[in-house]
Amino acid sequence: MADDSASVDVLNGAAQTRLRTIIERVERLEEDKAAVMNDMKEVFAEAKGEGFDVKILRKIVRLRKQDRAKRLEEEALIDLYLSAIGGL
Amino acid sequence: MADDSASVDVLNGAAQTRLRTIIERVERLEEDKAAVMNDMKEVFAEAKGEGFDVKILRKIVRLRKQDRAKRLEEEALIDLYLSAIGGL
Amino acid sequence: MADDSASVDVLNGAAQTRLRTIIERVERLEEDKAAVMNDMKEVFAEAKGEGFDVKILRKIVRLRKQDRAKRLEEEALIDLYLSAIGGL
Amino acid sequence: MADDSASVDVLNGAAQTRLRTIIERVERLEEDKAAVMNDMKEVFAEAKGEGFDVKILRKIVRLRKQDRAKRLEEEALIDLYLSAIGGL
DNA sequence: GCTTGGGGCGTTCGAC
DNA sequence: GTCGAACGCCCCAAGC
Repeated sequence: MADDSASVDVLNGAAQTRLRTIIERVERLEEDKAAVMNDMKEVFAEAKGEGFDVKILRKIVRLRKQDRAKRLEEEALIDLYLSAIGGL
Repeated sequence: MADDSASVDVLNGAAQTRLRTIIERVERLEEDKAAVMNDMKEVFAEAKGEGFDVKILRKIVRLRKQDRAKRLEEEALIDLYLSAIGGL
Repeated sequence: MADDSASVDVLNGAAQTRLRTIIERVERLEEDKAAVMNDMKEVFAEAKGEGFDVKILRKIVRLRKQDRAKRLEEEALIDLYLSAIGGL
Repeated sequence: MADDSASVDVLNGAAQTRLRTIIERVERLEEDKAAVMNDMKEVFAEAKGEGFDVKILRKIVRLRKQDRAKRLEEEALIDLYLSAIGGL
């Protein structure tokens, strides 16, 4: 056997390559995500160093997020109303 | 009062500006994070469309992540030992 | 052995009794929950029978819930601000 | 307009009242459900405080539920067979 | 059957 | 360092 994996032949060559590509793309994205989260941590740490209360900052961000979510839902509800009465 | 916020004067102008900047940076980062996570969803959706089992794919990614973490730990331990005996 | 379970002796008599009590309380609560959820289903079914759009009803309920959550968070933020400046 | 809602006239008075009633009933039931779930959380927290493993407790409850479902299915099957042969 | 919402679980982060 | 709370992930069920 040319490969050290016992079950390698379950997928043909093309599928194996495709699988590798998918895994790599996901892992690259996870790196990106980790980097972003790290940046956020740095921003908060910096803010804390300037005397801001991180807990309050987080709450503000959360609150604004809720606002946005609510707005979006309201718009969705309007769309729903419109579709319920047969569109515009 | 030149602002519609009742408690605006608790922070001076510079601090207010700084606060806004911080909030905006965090929110920008949250957007980035959401975008990345969305990309991941798309990759998985695409993979699913090609017949791959998304659950298994996630498991593979997780396992590889653990592997990497383990490798890093081992390397750190090796470095520790090496430094303990005065290097290579 | 006075019991048909092989691992019964892992817990002493008091603990066994306590365990039974806990399980029974949880199961009673699950029944309550199921009953409540069933009632909700009935309300929606009834509403549907009167010509109301259940999907819209659900969205309204969700929206009002978000409203309440947001209000509570805002109050929590105010409390946080107050505590941050040393109370009232 | 006697109401602050712009789209109020889409439903007549009776329907509006009915709608309010429905929403209120649902919201009341959601409160009930939340209360029940909160009670469950308390039971588990209490159990945890006594040294029980909450995850295991949940598993037990789930298993017993499956058991009960299985018993009910079997009984239903027995009834079916019985009715098929004209009762006992 | 596919997608969307809800519940459960593990992880992470901050508080004490 | 332990604790609890918040967040993200995963699974399941229900609706379209």
